[in-house]
Amino acid sequence: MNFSTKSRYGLRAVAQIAIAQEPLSLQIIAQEQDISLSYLEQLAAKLKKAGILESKRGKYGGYKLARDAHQITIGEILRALEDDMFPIECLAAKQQCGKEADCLTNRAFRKIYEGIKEVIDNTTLQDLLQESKEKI
Amino acid sequence: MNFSTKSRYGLRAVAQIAIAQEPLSLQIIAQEQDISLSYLEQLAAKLKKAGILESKRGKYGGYKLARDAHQITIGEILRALEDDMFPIECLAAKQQCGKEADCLTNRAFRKIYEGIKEVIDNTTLQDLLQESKEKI
DNA sequence: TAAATACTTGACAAAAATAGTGGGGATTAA
DNA sequence: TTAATCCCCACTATTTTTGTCAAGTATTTA
Repeated sequence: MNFSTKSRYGLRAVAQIAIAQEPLSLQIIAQEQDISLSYLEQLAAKLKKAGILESKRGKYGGYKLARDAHQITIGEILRALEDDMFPIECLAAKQQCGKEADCLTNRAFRKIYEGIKEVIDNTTLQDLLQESKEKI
Repeated sequence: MNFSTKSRYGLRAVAQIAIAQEPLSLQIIAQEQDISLSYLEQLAAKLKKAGILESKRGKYGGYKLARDAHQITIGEILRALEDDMFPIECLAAKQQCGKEADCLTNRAFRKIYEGIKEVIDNTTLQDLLQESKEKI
Protein backbone atom coordinates (compact mmCIF):
# COMPACT_ATOMS: atom_id res chain seq x y z
CA MET A 1 0.00 0.00 0.00
CA ASN A 2 1.92 2.90 -1.27
CA PHE A 3 1.99 5.40 -4.06
CA SER A 4 4.52 4.79 -6.75
CA THR A 5 7.15 7.28 -7.69
CA LYS A 6 5.17 7.86 -10.85
CA SER A 7 2.54 9.55 -8.76
CA ARG A 8 5.05 11.55 -6.82
CA TYR A 9 7.07 12.68 -9.79
CA GLY A 10 3.99 13.29 -11.87
CA LEU A 11 2.12 15.26 -9.31
CA ARG A 12 5.17 17.32 -8.56
CA ALA A 13 5.60 18.02 -12.25
CA VAL A 14 2.03 19.21 -12.51
CA ALA A 15 2.62 21.39 -9.50
CA GLN A 16 5.70 22.95 -11.05
CA ILE A 17 3.82 23.57 -14.26
CA ALA A 18 0.94 25.12 -12.39
CA ILE A 19 3.24 27.41 -10.48
CA ALA A 20 5.15 28.51 -13.56
CA GLN A 21 3.19 30.97 -15.60
CA GLU A 22 4.72 30.15 -18.95
CA PRO A 23 5.12 26.81 -20.73
CA LEU A 24 7.63 24.73 -18.82
CA SER A 25 9.94 22.32 -20.59
CA LEU A 26 10.40 18.81 -19.37
CA GLN A 27 14.14 19.29 -19.34
CA ILE A 28 13.88 21.83 -16.60
CA ILE A 29 11.49 19.70 -14.59
CA ALA A 30 13.66 16.63 -15.04
CA GLN A 31 16.67 18.54 -13.80
CA GLU A 32 14.90 19.85 -10.75
CA GLN A 33 13.51 16.47 -9.85
CA ASP A 34 16.72 14.70 -10.84
CA ILE A 35 15.05 12.08 -12.98
CA SER A 36 15.61 11.13 -16.58
CA LEU A 37 13.94 13.08 -19.31
CA SER A 38 12.63 9.93 -20.93
CA TYR A 39 10.91 8.85 -17.81
CA LEU A 40 9.33 12.20 -17.31
CA GLU A 41 8.17 12.20 -20.92
CA GLN A 42 6.18 9.08 -20.25
CA LEU A 43 4.46 10.72 -17.35
CA ALA A 44 3.78 13.87 -19.30
CA ALA A 45 2.26 11.81 -22.11
CA LYS A 46 -0.20 10.27 -19.70
CA LEU A 47 -1.11 13.62 -18.27
CA LYS A 48 -1.63 15.05 -21.69
CA LYS A 49 -3.76 12.15 -22.79
CA ALA A 50 -5.90 12.66 -19.72
CA GLY A 51 -6.50 16.27 -20.68
CA ILE A 52 -4.61 17.69 -17.74
CA LEU A 53 -1.64 19.12 -19.57
CA GLU A 54 -1.28 20.56 -23.00
CA SER A 55 1.93 20.90 -24.89
CA LYS A 56 3.57 23.22 -27.32
CA ARG A 57 6.39 21.91 -29.44
CA GLY A 58 9.43 23.62 -30.70
CA LYS A 59 11.67 26.21 -29.23
CA TYR A 60 10.23 27.92 -26.18
CA GLY A 61 7.67 25.17 -26.09
CA GLY A 62 6.77 23.13 -23.08
CA TYR A 63 3.81 22.11 -21.02
CA LYS A 64 1.11 24.06 -19.34
CA LEU A 65 -2.18 23.18 -17.70
CA ALA A 66 -4.91 22.27 -20.14
CA ARG A 67 -7.54 23.63 -17.78
CA ASP A 68 -7.74 26.01 -14.91
CA ALA A 69 -6.24 24.74 -11.67
CA HIS A 70 -9.58 24.75 -9.92
CA GLN A 71 -10.97 22.43 -12.56
CA ILE A 72 -8.32 19.79 -12.03
CA THR A 73 -8.67 17.40 -9.12
CA ILE A 74 -5.79 15.44 -7.73
CA GLY A 75 -7.91 12.38 -8.42
CA GLU A 76 -7.67 13.04 -12.13
CA ILE A 77 -3.95 13.49 -11.90
CA LEU A 78 -3.31 10.37 -9.86
CA ARG A 79 -5.60 8.21 -11.94
CA ALA A 80 -3.84 9.38 -15.06
CA LEU A 81 -0.49 8.42 -13.60
CA GLU A 82 -1.26 5.21 -11.79
CA ASP A 83 -2.34 2.59 -14.18
CA ASP A 84 -5.06 0.85 -12.28
CA MET A 85 -5.83 2.68 -9.15
CA PHE A 86 -8.79 2.00 -7.01
CA PRO A 87 -10.29 -1.25 -8.13
CA ILE A 88 -13.69 -0.32 -6.83
CA GLU A 89 -15.57 -1.52 -9.85
CA CYS A 90 -13.66 -4.73 -9.66
CA LEU A 91 -14.59 -5.17 -6.04
CA ALA A 92 -18.20 -4.42 -6.76
CA ALA A 93 -18.28 -6.99 -9.55
CA LYS A 94 -16.79 -9.72 -7.44
CA GLN A 95 -19.27 -9.28 -4.70
CA GLN A 96 -21.16 -12.50 -5.14
CA CYS A 97 -21.41 -12.69 -1.37
CA GLY A 98 -21.31 -16.45 -1.46
CA LYS A 99 -18.85 -16.47 1.38
CA GLU A 100 -19.42 -14.16 4.23
CA ALA A 101 -15.73 -13.59 4.90
CA ASP A 102 -15.08 -12.58 1.30
CA CYS A 103 -18.00 -10.25 1.32
CA LEU A 104 -16.77 -8.64 4.50
CA THR A 105 -13.28 -8.21 3.14
CA ASN A 106 -14.51 -6.66 -0.08
CA ARG A 107 -16.65 -4.24 1.82
CA ALA A 108 -13.67 -3.18 3.92
CA PHE A 109 -11.62 -2.33 0.86
CA ARG A 110 -14.52 -0.62 -0.78
CA LYS A 111 -14.90 1.63 2.23
CA ILE A 112 -11.25 2.53 2.08
CA TYR A 113 -11.31 3.32 -1.59
CA GLU A 114 -14.39 5.42 -1.09
CA GLY A 115 -12.53 7.31 1.60
CA ILE A 116 -9.69 7.95 -0.80
CA LYS A 117 -12.07 9.02 -3.53
CA GLU A 118 -13.74 11.40 -1.16
CA VAL A 119 -10.44 13.19 -0.73
CA ILE A 120 -8.99 13.11 -4.19
CA ASP A 121 -12.16 13.95 -6.07
CA ASN A 122 -12.83 16.93 -3.86
CA THR A 123 -9.38 18.43 -3.74
CA THR A 124 -8.38 20.55 -6.68
CA LEU A 125 -4.97 21.70 -7.70
CA GLN A 126 -6.17 25.18 -6.89
CA ASP A 127 -6.89 24.14 -3.29
CA LEU A 128 -3.35 22.93 -2.90
CA LEU A 129 -1.84 25.99 -4.52
CA GLN A 130 -3.80 28.22 -2.22
CA GLU A 131 -2.74 26.34 0.88
CA SER A 132 0.84 26.53 -0.24
CA LYS A 133 0.66 30.28 -0.42
CA GLU A 134 -0.93 30.52 2.96
CA LYS A 135 1.50 28.27 4.72
CA ILE A 136 4.83 29.33 3.30
CA MET B 1 -1.36 2.25 -5.34
CA ASN B 2 -2.94 -0.94 -4.31
CA PHE B 3 -3.30 -3.21 -1.38
CA SER B 4 -1.15 -6.28 -1.44
CA THR B 5 -2.56 -9.75 -1.37
CA LYS B 6 -1.18 -10.03 2.11
CA SER B 7 -3.83 -7.59 3.20
CA ARG B 8 -6.54 -9.41 1.37
CA TYR B 9 -5.60 -12.85 2.58
CA GLY B 10 -4.92 -11.63 6.06
CA LEU B 11 -8.09 -9.66 6.45
CA ARG B 12 -10.08 -12.52 5.04
CA ALA B 13 -8.45 -14.88 7.50
CA VAL B 14 -9.36 -12.61 10.38
CA ALA B 15 -12.89 -12.48 9.05
CA GLN B 16 -13.13 -16.25 8.91
CA ILE B 17 -11.80 -16.51 12.42
CA ALA B 18 -14.24 -13.91 13.65
CA ILE B 19 -17.16 -15.71 12.07
CA ALA B 20 -16.17 -19.10 13.40
CA GLN B 21 -17.03 -19.42 17.04
CA GLU B 22 -14.35 -21.93 17.93
CA PRO B 23 -10.58 -21.84 17.32
CA LEU B 24 -9.95 -22.15 13.61
CA SER B 25 -6.88 -23.95 12.32
CA LEU B 26 -4.71 -22.40 9.66
CA GLN B 27 -4.99 -25.55 7.59
CA ILE B 28 -8.67 -24.99 7.09
CA ILE B 29 -8.20 -21.34 6.24
CA ALA B 30 -5.38 -22.14 3.86
CA GLN B 31 -7.55 -24.67 2.08
CA GLU B 32 -10.46 -22.31 1.73
CA GLN B 33 -8.28 -19.51 0.45
CA ASP B 34 -6.19 -21.89 -1.62
CA ILE B 35 -2.83 -20.64 -0.40
CA SER B 36 0.01 -22.47 1.23
CA LEU B 37 0.02 -23.08 4.91
CA SER B 38 3.47 -21.56 5.21
CA TYR B 39 2.37 -18.30 3.74
CA LEU B 40 -0.66 -18.10 5.94
CA GLU B 41 1.49 -18.86 8.96
CA GLN B 42 3.53 -15.79 8.20
CA LEU B 43 0.44 -13.66 8.15
CA ALA B 44 -0.96 -15.21 11.30
CA ALA B 45 2.30 -14.56 13.10
CA LYS B 46 2.04 -10.87 12.31
CA LEU B 47 -1.54 -10.72 13.47
CA LYS B 48 -0.69 -12.48 16.68
CA LYS B 49 2.24 -10.22 17.34
CA ALA B 50 -0.06 -7.25 16.88
CA GLY B 51 -2.42 -8.57 19.51
CA ILE B 52 -5.25 -9.22 17.10
CA LEU B 53 -5.26 -12.99 17.17
CA GLU B 54 -4.42 -15.46 19.85
CA SER B 55 -3.54 -19.05 19.35
CA LYS B 56 -3.99 -22.36 21.00
CA ARG B 57 -1.63 -25.16 20.17
CA GLY B 58 -2.26 -28.84 19.99
CA LYS B 59 -5.14 -30.89 18.76
CA TYR B 60 -8.34 -28.89 18.37
CA GLY B 61 -6.21 -25.80 18.62
CA GLY B 62 -6.21 -22.89 16.22
CA TYR B 63 -6.66 -19.15 16.19
CA LYS B 64 -9.32 -16.91 17.60
CA LEU B 65 -9.64 -13.20 18.13
CA ALA B 66 -7.55 -11.84 20.95
CA ARG B 67 -10.10 -9.12 21.61
CA ASP B 68 -13.72 -8.51 20.96
CA ALA B 69 -14.56 -7.69 17.35
CA HIS B 70 -15.71 -4.21 18.23
CA GLN B 71 -12.32 -3.48 19.75
CA ILE B 72 -10.41 -4.34 16.58
CA THR B 73 -10.23 -1.78 13.81
CA ILE B 74 -9.38 -2.67 10.26
CA GLY B 75 -6.57 -0.17 10.57
CA GLU B 76 -4.90 -2.35 13.16
CA ILE B 77 -5.29 -5.38 10.99
CA LEU B 78 -3.97 -3.76 7.84
CA ARG B 79 -1.08 -2.11 9.59
CA ALA B 80 -0.10 -5.42 11.07
CA LEU B 81 -0.10 -7.02 7.65
CA GLU B 82 1.36 -4.33 5.45
CA ASP B 83 4.89 -3.61 6.38
CA ASP B 84 5.10 0.10 5.95
CA MET B 85 1.75 1.56 5.31
CA PHE B 86 0.94 5.21 5.37
CA PRO B 87 4.20 7.15 5.45
CA ILE B 88 2.56 10.11 7.05
CA GLU B 89 5.28 10.69 9.58
CA CYS B 90 7.79 10.48 6.79
CA LEU B 91 5.88 13.06 4.80
CA ALA B 92 5.59 15.33 7.78
CA ALA B 93 9.29 15.13 8.47
CA LYS B 94 10.27 15.95 4.92
CA GLN B 95 8.18 19.05 4.84
CA GLN B 96 10.96 21.57 4.73
CA CYS B 97 8.83 23.53 2.30
CA GLY B 98 11.89 24.80 0.51
CA LYS B 99 10.27 24.16 -2.82
CA GLU B 100 6.68 25.07 -3.25
CA ALA B 101 5.94 22.19 -5.61
CA ASP B 102 7.32 19.63 -3.16
CA CYS B 103 5.38 21.12 -0.36
CA LEU B 104 2.22 20.98 -2.40
CA THR B 105 2.80 17.39 -3.37
CA ASN B 106 3.48 16.30 0.16
CA ARG B 107 0.35 17.97 1.35
CA ALA B 108 -1.67 16.15 -1.27
CA PHE B 109 -0.43 12.76 -0.13
CA ARG B 110 -0.90 13.69 3.47
CA LYS B 111 -4.52 14.52 2.81
CA ILE B 112 -5.04 11.18 1.14
CA TYR B 113 -3.45 9.24 3.95
CA GLU B 114 -5.53 11.12 6.44
CA GLY B 115 -8.60 10.16 4.47
CA ILE B 116 -7.58 6.54 4.63
CA LYS B 117 -6.87 6.74 8.34
CA GLU B 118 -10.25 8.29 8.92
CA VAL B 119 -11.85 5.19 7.49
CA ILE B 120 -9.69 2.44 8.82
CA ASP B 121 -9.33 3.77 12.34
CA ASN B 122 -13.06 4.21 12.67
CA THR B 123 -14.25 0.95 11.21
CA THR B 124 -14.20 -2.06 13.48
CA LEU B 125 -14.42 -5.69 12.61
CA GLN B 126 -17.74 -5.64 14.40
CA ASP B 127 -19.06 -2.99 12.02
CA LEU B 128 -18.22 -5.17 9.08
CA LEU B 129 -19.68 -8.28 10.63
CA GLN B 130 -22.89 -6.49 11.35
CA GLU B 131 -23.18 -5.17 7.82
CA SER B 132 -22.55 -8.63 6.48
CA LYS B 133 -25.46 -10.00 8.44
CA GLU B 134 -27.73 -7.23 7.30
CA LYS B 135 -26.87 -7.50 3.65
CA ILE B 136 -26.76 -11.22 3.02
C1' DT C 1 1.86 -42.24 23.16
C1' DA C 2 0.04 -40.44 18.71
C1' DA C 3 -2.03 -37.05 16.10
C1' DA C 4 -2.97 -32.42 15.29
C1' DT C 5 -1.83 -28.22 15.77
C1' DA C 6 1.05 -23.91 16.41
C1' DC C 7 5.72 -22.04 15.88
C1' DT C 8 10.47 -21.10 13.89
C1' DT C 9 13.96 -20.39 10.55
C1' DG C 10 15.87 -20.15 6.37
C1' DA C 11 16.36 -20.77 1.58
C1' DC C 12 14.53 -20.39 -2.77
C1' DA C 13 11.85 -19.07 -7.04
C1' DA C 14 8.43 -17.18 -10.16
C1' DA C 15 6.00 -13.28 -11.44
C1' DA C 16 4.79 -8.66 -11.40
C1' DA C 17 5.62 -3.98 -10.71
C1' DT C 18 8.76 -0.30 -10.77
C1' DA C 19 11.98 2.52 -12.62
C1' DG C 20 14.11 3.59 -15.82
C1' DT C 21 17.27 3.81 -20.82
C1' DG C 22 18.00 4.50 -25.81
C1' DG C 23 17.15 5.85 -30.36
C1' DG C 24 14.95 8.11 -33.50
C1' DG C 25 11.20 11.17 -35.47
C1' DA C 26 8.10 15.45 -35.75
C1' DT C 27 7.33 20.25 -34.94
C1' DT C 28 8.21 24.96 -34.14
C1' DA C 29 10.42 29.53 -33.22
C1' DA C 30 13.97 32.28 -34.43
C1' DT D 1 18.14 25.90 -41.36
C1' DT D 2 19.08 24.93 -36.66
C1' DA D 3 18.28 24.20 -32.02
C1' DA D 4 14.93 23.20 -28.74
C1' DT D 5 11.33 20.89 -27.78
C1' DC D 6 7.66 17.41 -27.80
C1' DC D 7 6.61 12.62 -29.19
C1' DC D 8 6.77 7.57 -29.72
C1' DC D 9 8.19 2.87 -29.16
C1' DA D 10 10.88 -0.84 -27.76
C1' DC D 11 13.77 -2.64 -24.52
C1' DT D 12 16.25 -3.61 -20.00
C1' DA D 13 17.40 -3.68 -15.20
C1' DT D 14 16.10 -3.71 -10.55
C1' DT D 15 13.18 -4.43 -6.83
C1' DT D 16 9.21 -6.07 -4.60
C1' DT D 17 5.73 -9.12 -4.12
C1' DT D 18 4.09 -13.35 -3.66
C1' DG D 19 4.49 -17.02 -2.52
C1' DT D 20 6.60 -22.30 -1.91
C1' DC D 21 9.39 -25.73 0.32
C1' DA D 22 11.92 -27.97 3.94
C1' DA D 23 13.08 -29.39 8.26
C1' DG D 24 12.36 -29.26 12.09
C1' DT D 25 10.49 -27.92 17.49
C1' DA D 26 6.82 -27.23 21.04
C1' DT D 27 2.34 -28.04 22.84
C1' DT D 28 -2.04 -30.09 23.61
C1' DT D 29 -5.83 -33.45 23.48
C1' DA D 30 -7.53 -37.91 23.47
